[in-house]
Amino acid sequence: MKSAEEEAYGYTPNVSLSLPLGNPCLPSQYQSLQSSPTISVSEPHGYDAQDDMRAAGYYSSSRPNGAPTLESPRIEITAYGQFPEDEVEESNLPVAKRLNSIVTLTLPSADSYRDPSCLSPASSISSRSCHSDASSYESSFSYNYDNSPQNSPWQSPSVSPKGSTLTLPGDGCTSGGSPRHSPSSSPRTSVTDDTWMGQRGSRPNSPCGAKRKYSFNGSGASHKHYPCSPNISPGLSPHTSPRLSITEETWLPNTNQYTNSAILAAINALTTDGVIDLGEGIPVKARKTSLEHSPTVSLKVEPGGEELISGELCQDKHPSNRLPLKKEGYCGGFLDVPQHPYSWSKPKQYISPSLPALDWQLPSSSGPYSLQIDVQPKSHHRAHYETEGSRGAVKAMGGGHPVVQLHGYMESEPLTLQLFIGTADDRLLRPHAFYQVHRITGKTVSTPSHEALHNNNTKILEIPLLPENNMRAIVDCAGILKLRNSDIELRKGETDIGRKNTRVRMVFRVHINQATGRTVSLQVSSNPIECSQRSAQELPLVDKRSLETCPAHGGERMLIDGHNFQHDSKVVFVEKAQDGHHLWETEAKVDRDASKPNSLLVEIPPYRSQRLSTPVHVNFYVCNGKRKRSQYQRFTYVPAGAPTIKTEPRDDFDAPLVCSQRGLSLHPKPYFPPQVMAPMMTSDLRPCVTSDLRPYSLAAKPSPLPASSSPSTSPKLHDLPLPPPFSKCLSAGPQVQHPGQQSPISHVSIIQETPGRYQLPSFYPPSSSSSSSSPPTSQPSTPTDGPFSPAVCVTPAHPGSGNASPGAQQHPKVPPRGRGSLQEDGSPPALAVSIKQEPQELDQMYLDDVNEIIRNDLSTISVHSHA
DNA sequence: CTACTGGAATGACGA
DNA sequence: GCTCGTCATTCCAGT
Repeated sequence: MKSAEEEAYGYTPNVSLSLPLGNPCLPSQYQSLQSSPTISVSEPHGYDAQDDMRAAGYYSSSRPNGAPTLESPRIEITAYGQFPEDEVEESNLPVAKRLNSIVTLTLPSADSYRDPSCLSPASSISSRSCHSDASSYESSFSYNYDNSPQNSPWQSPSVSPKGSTLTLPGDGCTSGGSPRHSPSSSPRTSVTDDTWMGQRGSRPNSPCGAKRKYSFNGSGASHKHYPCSPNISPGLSPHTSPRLSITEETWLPNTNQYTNSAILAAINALTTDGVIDLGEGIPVKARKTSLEHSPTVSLKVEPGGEELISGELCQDKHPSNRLPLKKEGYCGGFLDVPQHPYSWSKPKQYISPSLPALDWQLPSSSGPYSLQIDVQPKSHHRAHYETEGSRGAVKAMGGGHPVVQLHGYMESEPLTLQLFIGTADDRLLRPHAFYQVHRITGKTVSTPSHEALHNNNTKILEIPLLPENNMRAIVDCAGILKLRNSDIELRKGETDIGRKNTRVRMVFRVHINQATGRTVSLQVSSNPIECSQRSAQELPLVDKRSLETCPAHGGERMLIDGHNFQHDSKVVFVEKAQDGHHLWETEAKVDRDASKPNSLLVEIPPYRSQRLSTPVHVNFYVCNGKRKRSQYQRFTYVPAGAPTIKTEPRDDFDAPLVCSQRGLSLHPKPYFPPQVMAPMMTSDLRPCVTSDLRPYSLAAKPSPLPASSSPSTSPKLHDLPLPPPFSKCLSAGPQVQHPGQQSPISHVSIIQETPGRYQLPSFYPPSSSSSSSSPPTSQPSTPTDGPFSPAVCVTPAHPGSGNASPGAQQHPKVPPRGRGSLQEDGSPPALAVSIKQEPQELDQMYLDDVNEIIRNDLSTISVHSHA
């Protein structure tokens, strides 16, 4: 442990850095921290300053501040309980300690959380294999509070898989989730866990219990083995992992880099941990060690490996070592080791320390740099379960593979392209809880890569972006792993619902360290990808539409591009109240002659009221049958003289992205903007735009939840006059927000949950701001560039501090169940409350149900929060 | 033999 | 309580 602690300390510093960033920017690991946001929690004060700083830090890795901040941050982190082990300890330990522990923990635990299970398996392999991390994780894992208990069940499963593998597969059922958990759980608290498991297990969760109970009983076949958890598989995975092996480290980090020397130094000092980076990009190694061990990191290496550094590798590689290390303190061992190897690569990367959290919305371009997806992935890709073999890499429409290129980068330093699987719903883009990127290896794979775990649950695939390749990467090494809904839903902080939440987006990030010491982080997300077996074949999918807005009288024609459209596909416009009630629904006229399997030409129906003083957000969806609806697509009716916004055609996806953030939504660009903005925006924010935005958002949004799926509208906004978009939005956002309305999305994003998923929240003060705004909205509109860019990242910080508004986001989700996790943060549950998101697509009915659930949960949650 | 796949069986759920 | 449709997850088998 000490080692760990030490690391922690060391990290701490880093942390600090990260923290700042963290919020927004922090890397996953930090995420937790971030999320924790610490910021918010512990030191709000710091916050402010920090926030800013963070923001700054964000950019620049360097932020000195870190240290001071750290402290608080730490705490926060702890809170989340990223680290399992720590957690355990934590319980006992005073805050301070926790922090430390936290630090240590970080990595692993967090991951474990979801990942564990999830990842684990999938990644597991890698991760697991790689390190015993898993184990470590496990131990670490648990989140503090909640998680532990809750998680444990899962976790165990999950976790176990990862690390556990090592640990115990055997436990198997008995423990309950034990296996996985075991580690985690045990550590955690032990206490709870057990309980938990049992309880929770109740259902579903997963693995164990979840569906196939029988398994337990014995009947269930497959499960059996794994008793509890599916996770078990984890165990399996571990094996798999082998691939991972070691390597990862190697190259990773390298790229990044540089960051401030200072930072580096700090980092080094810290150790690797890299804490920071871990999250994002980083070099695995460093992280690994530490991270991995702890946090994030674990990774698989790739084949490519050359990169690896021997040193690192060594450490990593040796399984034995690793394992041991991990648990104990990863830290210790790793830290030490790491250095060298890491040094080069990692260090730099670490720099990045402050990388923005994965749920932060980042612009796709900034200044001369522009991250673009030259070749989009196919709209359907059947994800594989842990229990299955890989289903291959995500392919491009044309048969090749997605291609991502960083334009405008003239340096000779290679960079690391990070890839993770994000959500494709209306809400802000964030790591998908039920899907993880899966590293594909083999002869057919030409692109080296390695996996890393962020924070807790999100696996990140790091791919080198080399100048010699024109900073272009062919992503043929990324598959998608599906985690069991039951495993994920049990997580303590998880608020999302897995059922029907089968759409994802590939999210690419690159962190460019500049001479100034700043790090520019860019992000771009792909078009939505349907990952289910069935839906891929039947559900209509809307990729984009030619219009974002239309005067209330309708009549304009909109071309909808997508997939699985049929001759009898219907396009239905609906408006729902915040409470989910249908206010209006009408079917648009579809020009059958002009419609094709991948496009529909429809005439916008007149809005129910021709007298609009402000834009009204509604949604539309394509329907192939009763249960075959596309996700909701946001659409905005504007007062009659208002200009119609056209969506950007393809680019939407690409370019516009700037904000990528938009990410949320499926549709790429358009919608999301707001969301994106939100976080970031906050920072800058100018009020201006916001107002505009709001209208949209507000109007439309019915309920926080699902509300409308598509954010698209927002994007449009961009088109509109929004000048300063984002920033404005943010500021405005808060204010603006209308009470209910805001787009759910934004809210959502904000919310953070437990695990850190939603980091942003951290910034925002939960309660206070919460109501406020949803800055985001505005953002969306803006594209990446301008406002954002790096800055964007930075922004967050501010926002956080100030605006808390983001809080607005908070409500977005209400966690259905008990996600009480939110509370973990300590922040007021209320805000925190996260709601599970619903997949946009869900049928309304489904949504309605969900809403109901959420309401219930919320009420419950508050309670939980205490706990 | 492994990695992919496509297809489909099995169960759980909810209506 | 039963049936049916949907989904999620696991299996199988072919390439």
